[in-house]
Formats: sequence, C-alpha cells, structure tokens
Amino acid sequence: MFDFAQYQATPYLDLLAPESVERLRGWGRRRTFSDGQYIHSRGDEDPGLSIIEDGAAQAGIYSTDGSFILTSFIGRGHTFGDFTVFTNLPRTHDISAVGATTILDVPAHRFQQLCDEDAAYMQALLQTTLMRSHLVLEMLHAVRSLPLVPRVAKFLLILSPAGPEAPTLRFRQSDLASTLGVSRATMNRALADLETDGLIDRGYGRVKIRDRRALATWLNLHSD
Amino acid sequence: MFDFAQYQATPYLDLLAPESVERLRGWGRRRTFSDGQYIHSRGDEDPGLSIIEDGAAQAGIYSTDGSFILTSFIGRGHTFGDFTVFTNLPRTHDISAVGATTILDVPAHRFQQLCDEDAAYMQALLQTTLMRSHLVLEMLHAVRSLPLVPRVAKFLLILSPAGPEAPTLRFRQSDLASTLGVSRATMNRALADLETDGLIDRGYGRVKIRDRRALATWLNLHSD
DNA sequence: TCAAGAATGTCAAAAATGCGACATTTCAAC
DNA sequence: GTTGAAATGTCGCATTTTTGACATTCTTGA
Repeated sequence: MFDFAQYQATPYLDLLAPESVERLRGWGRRRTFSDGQYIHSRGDEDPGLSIIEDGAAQAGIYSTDGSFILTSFIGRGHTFGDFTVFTNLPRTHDISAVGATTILDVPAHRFQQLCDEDAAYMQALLQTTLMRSHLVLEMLHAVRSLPLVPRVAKFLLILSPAGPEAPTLRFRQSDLASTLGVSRATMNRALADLETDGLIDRGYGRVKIRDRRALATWLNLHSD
Repeated sequence: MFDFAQYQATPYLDLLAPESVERLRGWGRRRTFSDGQYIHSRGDEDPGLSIIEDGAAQAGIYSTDGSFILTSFIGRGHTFGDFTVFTNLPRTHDISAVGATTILDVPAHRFQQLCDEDAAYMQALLQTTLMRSHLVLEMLHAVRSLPLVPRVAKFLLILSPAGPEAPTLRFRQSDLASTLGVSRATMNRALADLETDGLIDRGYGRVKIRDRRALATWLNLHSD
C-alpha cells in the first residue's frame, strides 16, 4: 500500500489558512531568480525565513572538488532558512533556483513578530519541520541499511516533487551519485537496473519516474 | 575551534522557564524504566510527547536480522515522540532506556492544550527539532562524503552524551557498525585506527572517548 | 570459581565499488 | 546546420569492504 505522506511533506503554505498566507505575503520581500541562480550560500548570516511562491529550489553542499551533494528538493509552498530564525546557526546549505523561481523573504525579527501575534505560523512550521526531519531520518536509514538499487529508488521517491504522477527529476547522474555517496559509474548501473525493470527512464540530465506508485511498491518488495 | 553546539542540541527542558517546566510536570505521567527496557516500539500509535527527566534513552530501528541501527542518543531533558503529536505518523523508532530512567509522558491532546495556552512550549520544541534536524543532516552528510575513519569519529561525537568530558559509549562494535552501515570487521579496523591515534579506547561493549575536544580537532583536520 | 555465552581481534577469499579512461550521445550556442 | 561542450554508457584494473571463519578475551550467573 502506497502511503503518499511517507515520502512527502506538506508544504508550509498549505498548512496555513488563506488569510494567514495573505498576511504573510504582506510582510515579506519578493525576489525572483532564474534557473540555477544562487539564492543563499552555506555560511551566510542573514537570518530569515524564505518561502517558495513559485518554482523550486535545491539545497545541498558543494564539496571542495566542485561536486554538489544534494540534500533536498524544495518545491512550491515549502520553506528554507528556518534554522536561522530559531537557532543561532548560520545557513548550512547552498541553495539555488530550479527553473524560474519566486521567493518570499521574511526577515527573522518580522517572522518572530508574526508568530507572537498568531501561533498558527509557528505550529505550521513545526509540522513541516517534523515531517522533513522524518524524511531525513528515512534517508539516513536508507543510506545505512539498503542495498544499492533500493537505496537509489528510495532517494528518487524522496527527492521527486509531489505533484505530477510521472515526475521528471532534472538531475545529472553525477549529482545524484554524490547525493547518495556513490560513484557516477555505480549510479549509472543502478539506474540501468531500475530502467530494465520498467520503473524509470534515463535521459540527458534527467531521470523520469514512470509511476511513483509502482516504484514505491517495488521498493517495499526489495527492502528489509 | 571546537564548537560545542555543533554536535549537541540544547535539551527541551533547558529552553523552558523553570515555572513552565514545573507546570509541564504537573500535566504528565511519570514512568520509570530499568536499563535496556523498552519504552516504545516502532509502529506504536499512542500519540504523546515524552521527556527524559532522568537517565537516558536510545532511539533506533531493529533490523530483521536482529541488529540495532542506532539513530540517536537521547539524554536528560530531551524529548521524543514529537512526531506523533503534530503529524499523523506512527512512532518511527524503537526506544529503550539506557540505565535507570524516568520518563514524563504527556498525552498529545494535553500537550497541544498547553501549547495553546503558552506558545513557549511550542517555540522550545521547534528550536530543539530544528537543531536535531541539523544534526541528522550532518550525519547524512558524513555518511555520504567522509572517508571511513573520520566518518566513525563524527558519529562518535554526535552520539556521545553531552555531559562528561570523557564520555563512555556503551555500544557494541556490531551495533556501531550497523549504525554506520558498515561491517563489524570494518568498524573494528576504524576504531583500532582511532585508538592508535590516542583518541579513543576500545572496551568490551563500550567505546571511551578520551577527549571530545581532541577528537573534534582531529576530525576537522581529516575532513574536507 | 568456573563454565558458557557474548563480544572482540584477525585473517583470507570473494564481492562490490571506486577510479581513470575513452567512445558515444545529447544539447546548446553560433 | 555545425561545432564544441557536457553528459552518458561502459570497460578493465586497483582498492575497499564484506563474508565467513576461528581464536581470544571478557563478563556473568550458576
């Protein structure tokens, strides 16, 4: 049985009442980015909550050798930078736009003020944070306990956007590889296996999941 | 430079005002456990927040082959079960006591009521959740990008309790091994390396960190 | 105190993965 | 279109890790 929530968190904006969303919009600054453009760098110290109004972003860390270790794909309605508002940590990830993207930036002090006035803002944030935390734990568990091919399958499920039935991930195999901590050759073999089983299609700079449901079912059969 | 916060989250109880802690105590049920006793099992559905008043616990997942994949060490003042209160997820980890342990259980509806009355309860929870989330991301990053020995070192730092300067981890090498997703033989070699460098001592069913600071310094030199 | 169980230390063979290389395919800029 | 850069597909070979085995050490309970 395919539990949708198991692999996706509910977007922050979807957890707020429409009027709360409107209010939030009034308090933030809107910025637009083009595909691949940097939004934040690891180590930046400008605390604030960012919300994706349109488009998408990816969070990860650039290694010294230039490769990018992807941690999460952030879709419309989701947030990032939450760390910086409620802890003293600097930004922990590099974030760049995927496709044309509009971001709503709410400075830390303003967001805290909003939370004071209406606890719903904080509760919603807590909910998404807990769900994302759960997903990261799942990723961690996958990395440590699943054999290569199921591990790749699980990551594809977690990293793929929620919406479409047959999502296309616009990732290079080399980036996917460092995301899972394996070499490109190994990733290629694993993707080839999944393609042979009719679960995905490999393309130039992208991977297409033919059917989320089928992939999830296959994963259940091949894990544990 | 050894950043203590980098490897430890602040306990929930430490983020609350003393009177808030008192109030919370009045709302929960106190239970005691002896060393190794089960507190919760993965899959349980009895939503509620648990707080460690005394002692400690460890969270992880038992594999089908009986080995235990440790995810986190939960010390005094920390919480678990937060998922179950604010999302519909069942418990995701097996939790057992480490040493004699006292737990304060607050049922989900009561805790939510508390949050409604005083947002501080939620804000503190958000803070610890964000910090723990950060730690899990660090673990994930370590698993994927660090060579064996630094990887082991980083996990030892994250899993060790905050308090003592020379903490002793009461873990078998086989459990540590599955926690990092390597074989026992490999774990043994890695620990031997660290022991040769004078950073830890291997014992029967335990690993002693001679000096957290020194280990952290060594890790900085050997990562990236 | 002693025996049995449990955990560690270690080894050689087998398996998996990484590394470097190179041909091929695809895309995008001109 | 053409061309060059970028990404994929694949191949040995080197390296690391796993596996299974066995001896040794430690702990605990009879």
